[in-house]
Amino acid sequence: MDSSSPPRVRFAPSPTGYLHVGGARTALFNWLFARNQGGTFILRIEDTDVERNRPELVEGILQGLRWLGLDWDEGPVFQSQRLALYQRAAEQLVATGAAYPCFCPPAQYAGGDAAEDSDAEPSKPIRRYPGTCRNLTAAERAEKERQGLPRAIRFRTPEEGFTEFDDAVFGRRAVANQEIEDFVLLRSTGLPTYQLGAVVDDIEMRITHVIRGADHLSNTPKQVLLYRALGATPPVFAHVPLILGPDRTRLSKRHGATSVTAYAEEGFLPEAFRNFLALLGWSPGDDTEFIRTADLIRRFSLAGVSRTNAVFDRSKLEWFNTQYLQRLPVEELAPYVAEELQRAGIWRPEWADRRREWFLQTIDLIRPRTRLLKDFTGWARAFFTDDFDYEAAAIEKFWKDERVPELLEALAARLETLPDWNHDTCELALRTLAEQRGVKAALLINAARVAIVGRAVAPPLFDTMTALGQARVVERLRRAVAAFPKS
RNA sequence: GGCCCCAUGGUGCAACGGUCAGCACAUCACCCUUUCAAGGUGGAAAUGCGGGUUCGACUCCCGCUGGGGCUACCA
Repeated sequence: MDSSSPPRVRFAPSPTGYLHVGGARTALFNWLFARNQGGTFILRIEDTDVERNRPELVEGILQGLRWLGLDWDEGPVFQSQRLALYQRAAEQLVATGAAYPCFCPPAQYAGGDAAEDSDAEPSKPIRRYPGTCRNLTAAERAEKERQGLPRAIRFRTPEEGFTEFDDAVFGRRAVANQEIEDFVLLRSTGLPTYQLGAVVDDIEMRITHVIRGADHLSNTPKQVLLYRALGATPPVFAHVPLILGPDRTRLSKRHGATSVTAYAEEGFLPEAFRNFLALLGWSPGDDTEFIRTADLIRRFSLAGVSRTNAVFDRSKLEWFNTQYLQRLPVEELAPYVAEELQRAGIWRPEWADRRREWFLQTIDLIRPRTRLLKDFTGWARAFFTDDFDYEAAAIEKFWKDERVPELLEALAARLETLPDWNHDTCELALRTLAEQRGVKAALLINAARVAIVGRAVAPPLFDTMTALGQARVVERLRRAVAAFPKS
């Protein structure tokens, strides 16, 4: 490869589902590499399997990428719209003898590896194309065509020798050509298989580095063969280890959420998700964990990619999210919170201008106790709307004492008359009351917290009171007294 | 079944022939405290097994075991 020209990389998902975390990580690595090298990041949709593709899923994949902040420079290019390209390549290969028409029916296989493996019988099916049509004479071929048999195109794999290539992650690879069957390039429907489509496009798009999941490692020799047959130089390959579920099997739906959209909806921050994903299968070389995106781009290198499959650890992801929730400048966090409030239908426009200061301060007050954006409309809901509930466990825990209603009533009365409303005046009023009544301040504090925000878990009480304002606090204390479960 | 890849605490990574094998998540204890977090301190916890090579192996080689991938007219 010409290392002097900027690299061109691509992410090429097939629309058979949403953008899952494995695909997202592959996309991220490609993006980081491109941004690090000043290269081009291209998006290509590999929609050549009519059976399995769902065109409507493309938009979901694009949304996932957008949410992650992985912007592409070219595309999306749809393979389904450039079929002539692959057909032309296939015919060219037939013309040069590197490929040949095959009239055999598609291989029939008995329902997956599991079924075959559990069948511990001596049944040893040779699951490889026997080469039936490889050496058809012109006459035989003409006869098959006259019969109108479906015609696929297969690659004529050399019988001898080895196919070699270098992988930026796994090193030099060499595979005996005998291990490679005459694989199909063009289906009888005229649509290309993955092997053909990917190679033709990577050549046409001048892709310099193919960064993809290690599940493609075994098929790479086929593609190297194709590059050569098409007179092209193979790109640099970099296979990245797979992401596994907690049981160390391939990550799938039964492991819970696997689509990035699900994490978006759960209240994860894109940058936290990115940081977490980057560290699955890649390391900056030292013990740094918290790496903001600009540094991720600066530090990313294929040399740091690991060869070991990684287990997706949700609790670590949550830790990253907590870190970002705590550490992001509040101005950066505010838009996400605003969006979350909008989704919950409790957003008020004044928080964007006239009351922006209050909004930012309130976010700062709440965020030390948040792990997900959802917390802002979850336990912290009462900071933004009067429409909130009292958590049963909180009532159980802090309204147990029978003196509570009377104390809260008295507190409301005192607070109502405060000429100044701030942290200290609130605290003094409450502590004075507690002392006069001979109860511990904590009793009153905890009971009041439940009354005011409906939760046992919330920010420090006097800051909360300050944020909510005098009228609201007094009103809520009285409302709580009315709601107090009488025995 | 065949071919291939991988192997450091439960998890993610560091150590790339010489450190008491380091960091982080999770976990346990304690501190802080107005609930709960965050934060702080400390603890438990790993080189899968067996052979080599070497003065010396986490590190290099071989075997085994385990896990993963590929083996489709799926990608």
